[in-house]
Amino acid sequence: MSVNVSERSVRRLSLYRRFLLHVQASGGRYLFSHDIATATRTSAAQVRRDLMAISGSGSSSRGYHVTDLLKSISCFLDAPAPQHVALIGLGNLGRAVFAYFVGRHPNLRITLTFDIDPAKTGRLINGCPCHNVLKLNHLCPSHGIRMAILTVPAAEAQAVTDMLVRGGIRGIVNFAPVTLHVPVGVFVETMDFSISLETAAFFSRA
Amino acid sequence: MSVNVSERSVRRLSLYRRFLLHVQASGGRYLFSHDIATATRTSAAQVRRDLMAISGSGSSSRGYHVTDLLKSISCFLDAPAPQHVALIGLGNLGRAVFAYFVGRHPNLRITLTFDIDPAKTGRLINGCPCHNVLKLNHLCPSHGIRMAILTVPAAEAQAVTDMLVRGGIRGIVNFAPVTLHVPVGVFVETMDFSISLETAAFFSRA
DNA sequence: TTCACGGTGTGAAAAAAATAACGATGACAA
DNA sequence: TTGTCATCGTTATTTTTTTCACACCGTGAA
Ligand SMILES: NC(=O)c1ccc[n+]([C@@H]2O[C@H](COP(=O)([O-])OP(=O)(O)OC[C@H]3O[C@@H](n4cnc5c(N)ncnc54)[C@H](O)[C@@H]3O)[C@@H](O)[C@H]2O)c1
Ligand SMILES: NC(=O)c1ccc[n+]([C@@H]2O[C@H](COP(=O)([O-])OP(=O)(O)OC[C@H]3O[C@@H](n4cnc5c(N)ncnc54)[C@H](O)[C@@H]3O)[C@@H](O)[C@H]2O)c1
Repeated sequence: MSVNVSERSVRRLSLYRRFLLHVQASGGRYLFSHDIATATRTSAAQVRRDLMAISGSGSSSRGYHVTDLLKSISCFLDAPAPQHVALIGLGNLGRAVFAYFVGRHPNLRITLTFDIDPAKTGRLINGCPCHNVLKLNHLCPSHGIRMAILTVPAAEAQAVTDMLVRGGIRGIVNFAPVTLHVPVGVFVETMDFSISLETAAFFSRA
Repeated sequence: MSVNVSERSVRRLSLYRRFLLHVQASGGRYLFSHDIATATRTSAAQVRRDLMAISGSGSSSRGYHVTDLLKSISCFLDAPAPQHVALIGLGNLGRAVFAYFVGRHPNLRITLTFDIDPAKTGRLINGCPCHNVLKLNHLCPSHGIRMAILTVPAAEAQAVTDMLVRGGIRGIVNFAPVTLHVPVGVFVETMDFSISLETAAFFSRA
C-alpha cells in the first residue's frame, strides 16, 4: 500500500485532497493537473506524478473527475476503519487542539486523553475520558490505539514518548520543542513552532 | 549571507542551536559532530556539512566548542537587531501562541497584534496593543515589521495575507489550514496540523 | 620522536526529488 | 474525415540533498 510513495508525496496528496474537498463542496466536477498544482503551490508534473503512484486516473480531455479522485486519494491515505488517537497533555494547547480536531477528521477519532494532573484525570473532556498517564501502557493496546498527539511540557515529552512506544503507538504528532527518540518503525512528526518561526525569520530577510 | 544555504539546512541549524543551548546550560564545553547528529536525529556528515556552510569550525581532536559554535550559528541565523513580529488573530490559538512565545525568542519580538473583533481591538494583550486589522497596511511599515504570525480562521487567511503582503511583510508563519498565495520573495511557513496528522496516521500503519 | 587513533573539512558518489519531454488520447472545428 | 490542440501517463533528464570516502590534523602513548 505505502510502497514507493515518499513522505513528501503523502503530504502533497493530503493537500490535494483538502483542495478537492473544497472544489467538490462548491460544485466543481473536473480539474486539470495544473488547477490542482496552482491551488497547492506545486507543478502540474508533480501532481500527475503523485497521482500516478496511487493510480488515480484522469481523462486527457476533461482532466480529473473530482469525486473519483477524492475516492482514490482517500482510499490510499485512510485506513479502512477510523483510527483511534490518544491525546496526552490537556493544557492550553492540548485543549485547543482537541477543540480544533473535533468534527474535522472523520477517519480519526480521539478516544482517550491522558494527563498527570489529578485535577484533570478522571473527568470527561469533550465527552472523552481523561486518564492518568501511567495507565497509558495498559489502555492504549486494549483500545487499539496506534497514534498519539503529544502536548505535554518539553521536559516530559521524551519520557511520555517512551511510554507511548511501550504502549504500541506507531505514529506521534509532537508539539513539544524537542527531538524525540523512537525506535525504527515509529513515525514522529514534530510541529515545531520555534524552528518554523526562526526559519521564517531567516528567509524574511533573504 | 543566505547564499548557498538551503531551507532544510537552516531548519537543521536552528535545531542544532537549540541542542547546543541545552548543552551549554548543563555545562558541556565540547561536542563532536556525531553528538549533535544523534541529538537531532541526523548524520554526522550532515552536521559537518551544514556547519561548513556557515564556517563554524571545529577541532579534530576535541570537536566543536559549544559557545563558539553557538555564536557562529546565531550570527548566521539571527538578524543583527531583534526583528519585529505581528500577530494576527487573537483567538484560542493566537493567545496560546503569544503566551508560548513570550520570553522564548529573544531575537524576535511581537510588537503589534491585530484582530477584527471590536471586543479585542483597542486593548493591551500581554502588554502589547491590539489594533483593528484594517490598520495593518499602515502600521506594519511604520513599525518596521517584516514578519507575521497568522492565526485567523481559514476563510480569512488569504485576505489577511494579501493585506500583510501589501504592508511589506516578507515572512509568514501560518496556522490556518490553507495554502496561501504570495508573490515571490515572501516566505510562507504553514504549520498544518491536519496534514501532519494525516501523514502520521498514514505512516503509523506503514 | 614516531605512530596509531579518532575526528574534521571537503570533493566525489549516490540517492532522492523535481522538472521536462514526449507519445497517446480524445474533443472539437473545419 | 482530418487536423489541431490541450492534457494525460510515463519515461528521461536535471537538480537537489544526502551519504560516502579520504587526506589531513592534533593528541597521547610508547
Ligand atoms: N501553547 C502554545 O502555543 C505552544 C506552542 C508551541 C508549542 N507548545 C508546546 O506544547 C506543549 C504544551 O504546551 P501548553 O501551553 O499546553 O502547556 P501547559 O503547561 O498548559 O500544558 C501541559 C499539560 O501537560 C500535562 N502534563 C505535564 N506532565 C505530564 C506528563 N508527564 N504526562 C501527562 N501529562 C503531563 C500538564 O498537567 C498540563 O495539563 C509544550 O511542550 C509547549 O512547549 C505550546
Ligand atoms: N485551535 C487549534 O488548536 C488550531 C489548530 C490548528 C490550526 N488552527 C487554525 O488556527 C486558526 C485560528 O484558530 P482558533 O482556534 O484560534 O480560532 P478562533 O476563532 O478562536 O480565533 C480566530 C481569531 O481571529 C479573529 N479574526 C477573524 N477574522 C479576522 C480578520 N479578518 N482579521 C483579523 N482577525 C480576524 C477572530 O476575531 C478571532 O479572534 C484557524 O485557522 C484554525 O484553523 C487552530
